[in-house]
Amino acid sequence: MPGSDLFTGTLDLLILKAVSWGPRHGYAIARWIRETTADVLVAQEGVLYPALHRLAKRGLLDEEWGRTDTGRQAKLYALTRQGRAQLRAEAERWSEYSAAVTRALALSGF
Amino acid sequence: MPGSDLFTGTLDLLILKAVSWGPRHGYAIARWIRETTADVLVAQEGVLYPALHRLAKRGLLDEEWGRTDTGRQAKLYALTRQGRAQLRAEAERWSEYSAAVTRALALSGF
DNA sequence: AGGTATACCTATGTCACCAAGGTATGCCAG
DNA sequence: CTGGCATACCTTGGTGACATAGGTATACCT
Repeated sequence: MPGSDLFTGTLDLLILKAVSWGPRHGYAIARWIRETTADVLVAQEGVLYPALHRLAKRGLLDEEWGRTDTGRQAKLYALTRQGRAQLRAEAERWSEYSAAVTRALALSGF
Repeated sequence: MPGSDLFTGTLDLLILKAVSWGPRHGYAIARWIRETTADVLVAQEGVLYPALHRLAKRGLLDEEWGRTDTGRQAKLYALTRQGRAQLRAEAERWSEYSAAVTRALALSGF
């Protein structure tokens, strides 16, 4: 089922944004996305972790084992310089893109 | 290459919108999308035609051979009642979705 | 002791997308 | 009248993100 997507492509963007204030681990990134979008967007774990590895492999995130605030082991992801540049570029693209779609949909219609 | 996507999912929506004023053929739909979004979104033909068939198979579009204004043969696509309902629903979802992403990205950031 | 929340992971299947082809018609310029 | 361009349709093959559905382990709280 196509189901509840309409999601594709923005996951990377939101992940990059989530770590733009400092290193975070995957589970916290998922929580951040869910919370800041009021459950409109939910990153399934089966989608999130592969995405993190993908971004790390592309050099946009640094991956490192560490500890959470509560002392649990967790893999921390940090924005690289390249990742920050990518975030800026993709955010810009999102802005153009979403404005274009919204404009098209707003046309006085049917 | 991931290339210039950030597109996925909204194509169906824009197609439905494109025919919301009356029947149109594929080529004209592609032109409409490109023009109303000022080239921000371009529906490749290799993506557009399968999408049209998909929507027709789902009962959201009616497919019928006819003629263009200039007298050329073309396959005309018309919104079904179900298609119109889908358009409303997806437009609503887009609105929520894009607002959520934009809000998240606007957070005072880094 | 058991349940829940945290925290990570992979495997499989589906499906939209991209690139790159191909066919045919009509029009206009040279 | 012929060559090119715009119109108009199509398919095939590969890639890759996503959904689903599992799995492991630790910590905390009751």
